[in-house]
Amino acid sequence: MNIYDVSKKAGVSIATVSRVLNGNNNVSEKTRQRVLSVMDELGYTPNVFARGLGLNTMKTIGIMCTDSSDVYLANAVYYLEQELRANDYDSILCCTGTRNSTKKKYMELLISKRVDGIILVGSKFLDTHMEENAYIIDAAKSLPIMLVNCHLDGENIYSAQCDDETAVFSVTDSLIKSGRNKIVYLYTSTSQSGLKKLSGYEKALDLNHIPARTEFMQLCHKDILRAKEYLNSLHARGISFDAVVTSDDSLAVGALKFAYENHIRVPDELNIVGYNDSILARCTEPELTSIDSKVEALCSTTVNTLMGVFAEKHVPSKTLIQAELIVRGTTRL
Amino acid sequence: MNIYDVSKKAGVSIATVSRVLNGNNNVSEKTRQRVLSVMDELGYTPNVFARGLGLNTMKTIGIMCTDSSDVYLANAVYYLEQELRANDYDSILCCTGTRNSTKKKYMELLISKRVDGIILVGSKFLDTHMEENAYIIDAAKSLPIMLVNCHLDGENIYSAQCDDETAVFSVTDSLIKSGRNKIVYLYTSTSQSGLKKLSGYEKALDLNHIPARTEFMQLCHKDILRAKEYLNSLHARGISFDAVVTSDDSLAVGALKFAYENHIRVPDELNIVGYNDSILARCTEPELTSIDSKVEALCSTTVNTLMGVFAEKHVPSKTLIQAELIVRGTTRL
DNA sequence: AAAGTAAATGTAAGCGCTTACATTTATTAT
DNA sequence: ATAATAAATGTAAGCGCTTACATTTACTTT
Repeated sequence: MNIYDVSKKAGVSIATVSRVLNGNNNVSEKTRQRVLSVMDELGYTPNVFARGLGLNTMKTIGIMCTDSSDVYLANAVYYLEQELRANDYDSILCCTGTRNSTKKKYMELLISKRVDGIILVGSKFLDTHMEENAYIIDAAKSLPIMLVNCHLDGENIYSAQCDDETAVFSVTDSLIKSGRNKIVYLYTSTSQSGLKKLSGYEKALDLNHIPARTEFMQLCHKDILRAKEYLNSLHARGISFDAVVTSDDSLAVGALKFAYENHIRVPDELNIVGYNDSILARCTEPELTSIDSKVEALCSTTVNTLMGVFAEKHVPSKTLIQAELIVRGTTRL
Repeated sequence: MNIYDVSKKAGVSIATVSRVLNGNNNVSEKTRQRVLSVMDELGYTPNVFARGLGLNTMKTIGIMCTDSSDVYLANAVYYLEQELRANDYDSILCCTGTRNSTKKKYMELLISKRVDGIILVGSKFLDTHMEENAYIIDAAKSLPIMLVNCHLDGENIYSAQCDDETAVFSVTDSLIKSGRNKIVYLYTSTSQSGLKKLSGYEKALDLNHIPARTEFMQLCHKDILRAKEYLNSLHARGISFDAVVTSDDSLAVGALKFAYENHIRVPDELNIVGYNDSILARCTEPELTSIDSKVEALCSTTVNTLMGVFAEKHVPSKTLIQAELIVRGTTRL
């Protein structure tokens, strides 16, 4: 069944049917109603391919993330999908892993699929070597690119980020103000946002005239055990600390396990702060104080920006959203 | 740039270019190479719409789940996407929520998008009222439907499930054999698989001549606090129990929180078993004994089955995969 | 070398839509 | 009532592919 069947049954030309389909208002209300009811009667749905051929749009957005099974990214993918669908857009999900060549391949794949825009979720999409990011700038020549949680300057490239630097700065500063001065910072990545967070930590120390110690700033796999092990190694070397700030809840869980193993009381002897306020934060005992990085707001901004671009409105190329500290049982601030 | 540009530059007809594109072997090797190199040179990628119009396939699978931010479903979506891509298929993700009318709407949307098949992930897609499942049977008339973690008999409907009944039976039986006889079972849903799990619990009691107590079989929201509260209410009523088996890790976390609050030692006084072996199981102290429901195997079976259907091979309409008990600190078996 | 067959290539007709442009019909101004 | 204008509808030419069928070229067989 196709547009001809509908046009025949409604006694109009296919052009009129097409106009009804596309909400063109050069159709009399009477005709529109008749066509609509015929479509309904016939159970007609337009063929997306034929439509795409004419319109050259699929009403589909490509979503790329390194790994959608990651708790944080899974949430982001969920919210993005919801927002997109509310705007009548579909999404195609691509989990790229961390290899740059694979990211590039998927990017090309999405472009060849004629998606209308691409959302890159997560800070892992930006390399510190600019030439590795060329494929993004390249892609932006053919469609709008939205970056979630990282930023890259360029024509047709937009970003929405959480103000990670301020978030880590604030919580570190609060810890210091409430008496802590040996604060460990564990972070999972040296990505743009990873470094921002680190810089927030350093600025807070700086402001309070506390010297930064290299053994207190540790890069660590996003893994409960790795975090625990690192803290164990500090402890074994007789290096004491009174707070652990992390760039991900999983590391904070590891810190809590360290405390448990070594009979260190939380929060009396050790304060712990997570990041992202994921479900993990509510699993532990005591529950984690964590920085809510506002995924939902980030995702809705992301989609709104993209819709703005499609509507050829003026949209900000960079949005910064403030995080919120959720205080639970692992801190005494 | 289109197929004409390629054909012109390669000095062949568009039919030959199309043949190269589709791996048709009525093309001489020399010509194929020439065409291929021209494509490469021009950076040509075929237009998916035009292609779809002719082939009437998109090499795309629709994935429907109630909520991809759920830890378990997020994992499933991830593995499915990986497997599909390995088979050169894209996926369109739809998070439907739990309302039946919405599920139906998304199903129709996917069909109108001309996807080649639809995967329904999670037991929430089957209603106990058969007439509510009519839309699935209906959809199966136009494309193959794969159910992950539920089963429905019907033409063009296939399923892959974890053997939940056996899994819960085994662990309950083990708990009894190692001395527990007041075992609470908390479950999140009365879906097909939810009831299977419950039945596994009941069978284990039955086999060991332990009478089933209604207050020990409790339906409970998939929520840490709800599980804790229910156990608290039992405890307050002076009803004692020595083990809690659950249908989801989050409930087990709740059980652990209950024990903590009431100074009940785990596993000495109370054994706790989770389900799905998610990241949550490794966050708590002690860590959760949990049933690994084998998402990855389930997802690869799912995609393989679908590919078998497309290749018109004979495939089993129902696959059952055995779970595995991962023993950690919350049990003494 | 001619005839017969197989392999390689080309021609052209769709696939189901959108839309510029042409035509008809309805509305308004004179 | 008529001309001028606006609104509604129709006609037909694409969009970029696939593929049945026709044709040409290359290889066998006798």
